[in-house]
Amino acid sequence: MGLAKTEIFTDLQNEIAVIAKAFGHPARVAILQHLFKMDTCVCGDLVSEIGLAQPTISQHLKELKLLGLIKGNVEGTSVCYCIDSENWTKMKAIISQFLDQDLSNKNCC
Amino acid sequence: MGLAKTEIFTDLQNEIAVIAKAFGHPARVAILQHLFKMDTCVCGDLVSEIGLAQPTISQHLKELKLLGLIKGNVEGTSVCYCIDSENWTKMKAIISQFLDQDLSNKNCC
DNA sequence: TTTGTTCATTGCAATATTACGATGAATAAA
DNA sequence: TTTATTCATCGTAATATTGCAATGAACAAA
Repeated sequence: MGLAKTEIFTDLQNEIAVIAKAFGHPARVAILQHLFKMDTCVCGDLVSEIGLAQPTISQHLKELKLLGLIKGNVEGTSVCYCIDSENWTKMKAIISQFLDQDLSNKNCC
Repeated sequence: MGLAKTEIFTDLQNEIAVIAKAFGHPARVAILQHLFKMDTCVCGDLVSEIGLAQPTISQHLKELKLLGLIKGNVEGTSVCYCIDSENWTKMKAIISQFLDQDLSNKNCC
């Protein structure tokens, strides 16, 4: 039905899924990488940097902002985006904990 | 259009997105967590463990298997799934590298 | 062989996602 | 004020995802 049955999963499982979903599109990965690469914040360079239309980039930025991974500040007519380092660190911890599960003698079958 | 323009992104960006997408559903997160928790492999316990119908679980397992995150071995009428530790390590490295980007003085705006 | 068990596959309905043109809001420059 | 620039939002088309009932395939037990 296109909609996940979130109510049957734990908060952590849902949280991991929501964060991972944000990374689940190459455009959002590219946006985040670019924001990391630039020492200072970037604005609509993202549109020319990545080859997608402006509304499309704007939509991806909105999702990342909604999740809290990035922040956006208005500067005149342009908007400056940057990584929200505090939230990034939190999310990284959640994902890392999931990825770092013990792999000892897990090569069964 | 519901379809990502993968051709305009780098291989790494697409790879990160594909892996993250696999983690982007709580059912798949739950499946992986369960496979990690069990010392030995699990089979269709996943269906009763997670509250989804058998075809739905089977479909999620298929995606995880296709990506290489898990392996499935037939044992009589049942199928035993487990983490593919080698591939898990590889994917973990790719995601970790993405998550570990430098955050120094990235609190602009 | 027949029956039951386990799992995969198919087909479908409901919803989500992606992408973009058109448009609007806000500000800066002329 | 007029015009240009930058970005967000709306509306919509195309496609993807999620979930399950129905069914099929493979095997084990009787």
